[in-house]
Amino acid sequence: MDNKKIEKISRALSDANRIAILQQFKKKKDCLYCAEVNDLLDLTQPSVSHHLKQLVDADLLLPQKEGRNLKYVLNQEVLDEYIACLNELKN
Amino acid sequence: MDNKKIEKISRALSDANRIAILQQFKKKKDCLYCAEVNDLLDLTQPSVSHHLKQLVDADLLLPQKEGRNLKYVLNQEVLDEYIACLNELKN
DNA sequence: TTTAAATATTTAAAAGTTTCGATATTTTTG
DNA sequence: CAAAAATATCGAAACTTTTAAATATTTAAA
Repeated sequence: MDNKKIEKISRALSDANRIAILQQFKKKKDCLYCAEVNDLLDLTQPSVSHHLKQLVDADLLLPQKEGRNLKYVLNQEVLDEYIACLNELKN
Repeated sequence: MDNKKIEKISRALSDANRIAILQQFKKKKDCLYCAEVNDLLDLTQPSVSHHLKQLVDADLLLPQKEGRNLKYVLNQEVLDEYIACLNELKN
């Protein structure tokens, strides 16, 4: 993972709303629907769409279209890679 | 570690210059001097000072005054706590 | 004790981010 | 196929971040 990617993921993680989205996966297990995120956050739909886009663009979320709904899955591999880079900073 | 702190650390990590600073610890072992960071980055001194401040404010770097020089040490504990929070997001 | 060196602060401009209202697109249902 | 539902995009305002020039502060050395 190069520095541009580390930067992008860090930026995606640097917002309270986006952290809340990611934490919601703990509760919802497996996947989270776009509509659920709209309910979760105290923001308008376009704002939520923007935040989800940041997370998808950083590859932290994998979107899956289901008819007119959109389902997200947490990308554990990318999260693990990111964590590995942070661990690399040590010692 | 609360979400405000996760947000702050993430933001501190979301910049190429600050990532470069942190990575420099791998090479310089133990500690890094402010003056070394000024040499490392292609920025003016006030800009470097600003970036170091972000890292210190996020508790990722611990500053230690040595006469008129300033030495930084990587705060491994905070980095570990942050990594633990990211691991929490999984499963 | 003046001067020089290292770092910090202030100010302001430029660039980037967040938010929302309005509107567009896509897909399903009647 | 028209209407509704879900999500995305656009445009603009508000806010934040990054940067540098100028200046201030602190400490060491001459």
